Amino acid sequence: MAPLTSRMRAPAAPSRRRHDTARSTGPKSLKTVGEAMTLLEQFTVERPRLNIPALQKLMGLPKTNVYRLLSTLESLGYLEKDRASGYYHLSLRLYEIGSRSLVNFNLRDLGRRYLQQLNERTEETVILSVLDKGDVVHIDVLPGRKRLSATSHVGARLPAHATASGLALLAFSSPEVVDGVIGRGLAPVTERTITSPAALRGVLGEVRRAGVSSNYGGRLREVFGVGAPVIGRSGFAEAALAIAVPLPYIGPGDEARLKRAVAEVAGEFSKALGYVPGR
Amino acid sequence: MAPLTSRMRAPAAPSRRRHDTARSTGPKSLKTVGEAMTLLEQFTVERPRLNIPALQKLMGLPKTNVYRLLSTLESLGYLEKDRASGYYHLSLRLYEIGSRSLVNFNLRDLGRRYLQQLNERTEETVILSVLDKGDVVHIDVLPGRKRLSATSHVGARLPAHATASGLALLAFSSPEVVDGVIGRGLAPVTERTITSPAALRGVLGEVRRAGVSSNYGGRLREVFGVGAPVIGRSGFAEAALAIAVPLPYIGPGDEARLKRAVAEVAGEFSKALGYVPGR
DNA sequence: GAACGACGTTCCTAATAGTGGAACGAAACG
DNA sequence: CGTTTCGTTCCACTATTAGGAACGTCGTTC
Repeated sequence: MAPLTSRMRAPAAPSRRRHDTARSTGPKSLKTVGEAMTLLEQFTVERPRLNIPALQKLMGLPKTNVYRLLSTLESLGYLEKDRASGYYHLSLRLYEIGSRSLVNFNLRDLGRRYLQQLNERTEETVILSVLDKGDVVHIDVLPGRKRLSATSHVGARLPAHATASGLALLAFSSPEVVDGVIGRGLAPVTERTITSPAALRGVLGEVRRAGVSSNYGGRLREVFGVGAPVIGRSGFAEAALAIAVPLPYIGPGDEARLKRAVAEVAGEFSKALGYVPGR
Repeated sequence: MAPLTSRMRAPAAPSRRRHDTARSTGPKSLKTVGEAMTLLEQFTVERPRLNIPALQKLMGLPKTNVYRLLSTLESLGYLEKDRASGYYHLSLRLYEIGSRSLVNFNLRDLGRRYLQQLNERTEETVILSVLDKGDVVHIDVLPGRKRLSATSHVGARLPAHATASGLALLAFSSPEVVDGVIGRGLAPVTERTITSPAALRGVLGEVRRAGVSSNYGGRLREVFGVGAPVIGRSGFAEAALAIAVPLPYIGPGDEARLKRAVAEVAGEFSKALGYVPGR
């Protein structure tokens, strides 16, 4: 091996990049941009309004820097400041850009009718999700008609192994995807979350056989989830339809009924995408 | 006047800021952040995938800078690169952040049922929009059941004076908002767009009286739009419900029927928000 | 009502982080 | 098989950003 410290032009040598920030992600990244985006990420559903001291604590940056980032993002129109309180919140401008990222697959538009169908049929919260970098991302949600429905937000990103959607997606994904998820580690969310690789593989096998997944409190202790894959031409899952029911609403026989409903609607969706069940 | 060149601490002097970039928007903005965001904005529904030369032309930056911005944004997970073609596109990560900006008003979740109602009743594309900085922003869309439906995308930002939604919103907004829109100038979108302030005020008066707006090709030549305000406790419009119908589908009597439908559903929505019609 | 503390804002200079021309390799083209 | 186009790397210069310090202004507290 050649010494990596050499500074020569190195015509054929791989020549390590200078920094290797975090985990060797490409060339040097623009620091300020990263900080600005990190700041935007601090605004969550639970914590939608933040001020300078709060962000200071969250990000560990000097007050001045936070202030400058905020001012910049505000003048660009991505944040709005409540004049009186001094608190900032995300603006609709971000919603615009974010929405555009969905045009790449119009799954959401296609899925609307099936979501509605499932929603009407079960009266529960129904969810359409995709797998993105090993996580489940909800791209559409129709709230249940009953008084309380599981908190599922459009745009939410969740660990695949802890949700019914995720299990349905993983069961019908390529082995590499599953290995990737397992490789990252199966972090527990509740005490019922699947955390062992073997257990996960076992469950995925069952899901593959049954065509439906279920999740009894693996993400939220009080929520029961049922999921089914939406399969495209490739034979792999392109999305998952799921339903989330608060445990108090679950009676005997409901589980089977819900599973059937989800599986049927997801099956129709798959057919619409050009999937032919006969292998 | 004291000489501004002095470097003293200037205890009480107002002391002009150094740059005044563009239009005196607050303090100095972080350049790189602005460029990164501008780059993200280049990705639109019509043009969802871009490569370095394309962005170079669009932004007028040196190739290297574009490359660095792209690499940064990619390593942060906001862009994805198609390994083969070298083209970039927006990732779902942006969808996550964007979605969070909606929690500030849960209008969208509340509006779902009314959108569905209107959609079932008319079988046409229905839209829920709000006014943001003088523009209409679509926060939810249910596509029509007929074969073709007007292209309305969630997240789209459109000029208020050129859409049925916008007219409904403006008609039930405070005078300042209307003045603001007029002050910015009424840019024509098609040859039927309202462009004169007097004409707009006239139309808004009618809309206020009738409770519904209509738009005959003011934004898209071949689309007919009908809108109605969703009014909250304040008595001002919080949102607008609208319906977009391709002209070929419009028969005699349809216009009246559609107007009635939109007005009725929007009225129910308003009531749900706590609006009492008796002033 | 004076003294304190918390927060937003401005100032200023060292030095870091970003700029952009130049050059390279690899495909795609003709 | 030259030629163009695009992605990528290099590097020296300096514009740009970082961040400590100080200031003004509200609200609280005693």
